[in-house]
Amino acid sequence: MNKILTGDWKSMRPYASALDRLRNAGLRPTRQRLALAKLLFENGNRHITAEDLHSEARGASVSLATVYNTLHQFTQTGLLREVVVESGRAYFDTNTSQHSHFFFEKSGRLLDIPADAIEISELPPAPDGAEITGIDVTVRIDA
Amino acid sequence: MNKILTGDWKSMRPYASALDRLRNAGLRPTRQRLALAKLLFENGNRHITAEDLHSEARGASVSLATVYNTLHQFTQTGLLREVVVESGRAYFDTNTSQHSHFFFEKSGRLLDIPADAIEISELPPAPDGAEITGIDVTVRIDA
DNA sequence: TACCGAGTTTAGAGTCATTCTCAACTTGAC
DNA sequence: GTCAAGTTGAGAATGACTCTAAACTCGGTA
Repeated sequence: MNKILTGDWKSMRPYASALDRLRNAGLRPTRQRLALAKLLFENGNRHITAEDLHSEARGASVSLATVYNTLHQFTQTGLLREVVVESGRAYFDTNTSQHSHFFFEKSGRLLDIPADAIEISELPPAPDGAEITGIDVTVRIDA
Repeated sequence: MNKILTGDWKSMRPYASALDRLRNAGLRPTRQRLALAKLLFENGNRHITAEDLHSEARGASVSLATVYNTLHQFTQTGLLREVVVESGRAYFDTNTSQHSHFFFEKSGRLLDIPADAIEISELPPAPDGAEITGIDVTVRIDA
């Protein structure tokens, strides 16, 4: 059985995968966006800051402004999720499904906690019928 | 029965209350720290930023640097709790007990959710036996 | 294949919250 | 009152973004 039928086709066309993500998000696949998408999505789930992504993208020479623009576009189109755990530094998570995080305060590292490992019950209703746009659970760790 | 026996003594001595908090925290009760403690603790539970506290303290002429120093000292000694909901802006909460927050994304306002209104079960153990220093639950609201 | 206009990128300046520096100023103890 | 240790604050510095506007792609069209 070939890789397409087994659903393993993504491993065959890493480039097309990034391309497809951009197309599906309605973003023009520029050299810079493709380079960043590959760094972000072809290395498993990642939690990364703009500065760190910028230095990983040195080889592709993408400006810091573009890294910021791109991270925000990816977030708006649902390709990424922004995680706020430290005032003064934004993390972007390639895992956009509902889940929580361990945050290692000393090293600044984030680790996913699968959604089914934490159970939240009895969420009170949002005030004034406003809409809940997200629930963030962060477990802070002294390490 | 007098106010001291009913536990209502705090309402009698608002100044001493701030003084006592500082003493218990091992902080020298300077004019600036007393002024800030009064603003923070004698108006019910508050969620406030450094800038906002600074402008409230105009009358007492406390420098912004001192506001920041004091907020951090109060946080370190357990008088305050820092709440991180927006990268680029830190909130300080006078309610240091375990509880969660609604965060109104448009107005930037925080609202307490009592601890017993959200139930978290099945918390996975911290990796490597590290210590959990806090669990933050933020419910984001589109308002 | 050349052209065009909308969408993108970028260097560098600007902003904003926060931290740093260090000299001057309290505070509490003796 | 004296003094050492702790505290304050003006202004400079920092770091993480955001803005600006000019140059550069991209994809569609002729």
